[in-house]
Amino acid sequence: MGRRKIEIVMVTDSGTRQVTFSKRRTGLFKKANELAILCAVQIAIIVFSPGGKPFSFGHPNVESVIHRFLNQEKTPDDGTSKDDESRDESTTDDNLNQQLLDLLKRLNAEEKRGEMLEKALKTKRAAKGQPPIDQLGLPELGELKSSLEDLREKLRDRMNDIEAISSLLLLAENEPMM
Amino acid sequence: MGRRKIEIVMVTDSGTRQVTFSKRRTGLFKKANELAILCAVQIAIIVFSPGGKPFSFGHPNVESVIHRFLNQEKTPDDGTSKDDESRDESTTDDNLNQQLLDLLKRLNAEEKRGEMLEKALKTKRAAKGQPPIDQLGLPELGELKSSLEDLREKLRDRMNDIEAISSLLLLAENEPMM
DNA sequence: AGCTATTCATAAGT
DNA sequence: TACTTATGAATAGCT
Repeated sequence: MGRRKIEIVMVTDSGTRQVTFSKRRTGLFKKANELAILCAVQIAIIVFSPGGKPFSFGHPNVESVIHRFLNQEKTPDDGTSKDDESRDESTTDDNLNQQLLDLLKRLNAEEKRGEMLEKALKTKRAAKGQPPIDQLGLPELGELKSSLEDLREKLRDRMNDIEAISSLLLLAENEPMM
Repeated sequence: MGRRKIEIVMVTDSGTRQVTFSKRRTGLFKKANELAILCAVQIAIIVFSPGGKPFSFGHPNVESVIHRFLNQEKTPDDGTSKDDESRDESTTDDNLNQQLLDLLKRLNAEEKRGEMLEKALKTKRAAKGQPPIDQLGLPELGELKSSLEDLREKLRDRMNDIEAISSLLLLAENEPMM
């Protein structure tokens, strides 16, 4: 769909990832809006940006759709989200294996991020080296702030990975597969 | 996108509408899945078919995303308090110094947490030690999962601290104080 | 933020 | 109902 085909794997460059997120989120919401109008249906989408900021789309609005969804879950007579093939992709044994293999790659990538995190911490410690904080000048404070923001961003990335991995493992537990 | 362009208005024919719904729902979920993977983000979609049947997609799963969304709504936390002089009281030099000193304590506490994080990582690495993931048994996967959840919890704590610290530093930057 | 070259999604058709 | 294909859309890489 773009100048070249891309693999569906996490975009490593943080900047590119942010751009991709913005573009695709816009496209996704547009599609959702079209679906809602074309088929006269209710729909809600919630997505957290790489930075952890929530974005949502709802027709007619997010809350009503969520509530309708949550309320009916209490009535076990209809297999809510496990109908047709809507979730095959995420619950097939073969697919699970593939995802778990993918998990390994992620863990390795995570380790590297961990090292970067360490470096950021070192920088922070260095900046902190100068005794009392009230001795620090504006420049130093600025640096400290930058390194902290960098650190925070990395932590967010790692959290996302970890959450994804945890859920995969949760899936693995529920799904025998061996 | 099809043989011909269509207006985005409700499809009148019930049969065609149902077909359109199925096709577009599939496409939408596919896009959502790609977005989740490409950008390592959490996302949830809920949509009711023309027949009132619920369909959903979630990464890592619908429930967790909905809950994260609902919980944070209580705390909008939008840093949009940019009143220039309305905050004189909280930005006096003395006050700032006090807050920055406080910051130091937090940084120290953070380092300790960082060490715990390292230990958690070690545990994870150990669990990961055994080669291919598809060789792991359910018990091992369970352990891996536990250590990851532990790690994630620690990361959350650290992120909270870091965010608090960053905002303090931001304050320091805006207020010359020297 | 805009701009294309490309790939992708899908409205009709079968 | 599912598969095929001609076309309209979405978007990856650049600037």
